Amino acid sequence: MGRIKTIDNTSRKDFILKKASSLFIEKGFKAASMRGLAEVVGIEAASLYNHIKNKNELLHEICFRVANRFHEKIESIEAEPCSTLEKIEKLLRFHVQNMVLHFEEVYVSDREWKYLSEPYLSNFHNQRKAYRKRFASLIEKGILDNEIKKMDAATAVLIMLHAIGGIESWHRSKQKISGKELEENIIVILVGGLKK
Amino acid sequence: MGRIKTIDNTSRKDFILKKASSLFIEKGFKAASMRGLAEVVGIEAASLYNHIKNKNELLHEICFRVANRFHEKIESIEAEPCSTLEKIEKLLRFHVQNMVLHFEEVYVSDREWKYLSEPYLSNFHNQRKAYRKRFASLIEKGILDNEIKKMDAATAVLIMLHAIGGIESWHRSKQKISGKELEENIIVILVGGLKK
DNA sequence: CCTACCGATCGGTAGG
DNA sequence: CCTACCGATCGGTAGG
Repeated sequence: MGRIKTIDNTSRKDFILKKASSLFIEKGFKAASMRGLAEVVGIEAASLYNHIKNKNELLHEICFRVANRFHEKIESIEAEPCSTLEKIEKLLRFHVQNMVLHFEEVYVSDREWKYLSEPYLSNFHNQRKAYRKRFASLIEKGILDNEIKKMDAATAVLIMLHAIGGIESWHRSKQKISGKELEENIIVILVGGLKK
Repeated sequence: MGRIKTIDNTSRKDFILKKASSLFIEKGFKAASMRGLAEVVGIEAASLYNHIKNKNELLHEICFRVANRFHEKIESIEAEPCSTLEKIEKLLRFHVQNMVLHFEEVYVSDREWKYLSEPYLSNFHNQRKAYRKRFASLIEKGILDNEIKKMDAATAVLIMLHAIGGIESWHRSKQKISGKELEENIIVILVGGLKK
């Protein structure tokens, strides 16, 4: 009693999740060990289990944090009073900023979600499919409104989302251009490619 | 002596490599086990080592097969007598076709190369960097020639290469559109995004 | 939060 | 190509 560190469990768990994200990027989920995580956290492996149930929980906490942000954003953008092309541009800008700001968890959720255990795996998969469908609907609407070239909407969504995933390499490199410049470049290429 | 299967070692090894690619996609390199590979190949785990030195060899054979194809292609395209934008379009079409035709090894080399062991890891990393630099030079030339909008060439390369990586999802899905249609859609969006 | 430990599984080898 | 086996490492638990 009367310990100096009155750090609440939430922040301790957040700290562990942050370290877990870095480790999962570096090694991959399967290759990352709980002993390795314990080491960077600064405790023994067994002690991790006072903060989390198991290794899988680390992954699904990371993945659903990201998935929920995506869901909320597309919901709010759909409701905005602007042209379809503008909505798509806003969504793309959100994706870029999200990648720049929350790089580690976004990257993990993108690359490692297949290691999610059930029922989280199915759940995540469904959320992902639903998100892409809503994104594709925006593009289809843009084509009907004559704002966007005729193209396969599903393919366009794949291209855009994966293109943004490429920011990973930018993030790793010496970062010659700023986040804002990066965003503008991506918008020029991707929105330029859509526009009629 | 006089055995029925006179199958040479090369084709046997190729068969193992093919099964390994599928397994690495499904489980990831680290999570895929040699026992699991042996099972799909139809032999005991220990017998695999008559065809390969170790698990790492499987990965670097896959990765360098892909890397070499890329290298040869960009070399031959650079020498062609056409406009820079046409060269880029040809390169993009090659990437799409490559992904459609050799999906499994391209996907593995894209996602799992970080598990390569030295000296293969450094070697692969260097080849990858060199390839992107040559691709970026094409884009820079296109900007100077006034065929391409002003943009950061390195960013454009990242976007394009990752966008094409998105074909993965197309490959997994029910493949509603054909490979050719896919190619045309990608060219419309990406080349459309570059063009001035 | 730690020490001590468990059963399972891994990549790989010996020897035939 | 197989049987038999090795040391190492894994995720996780008991008990304090």
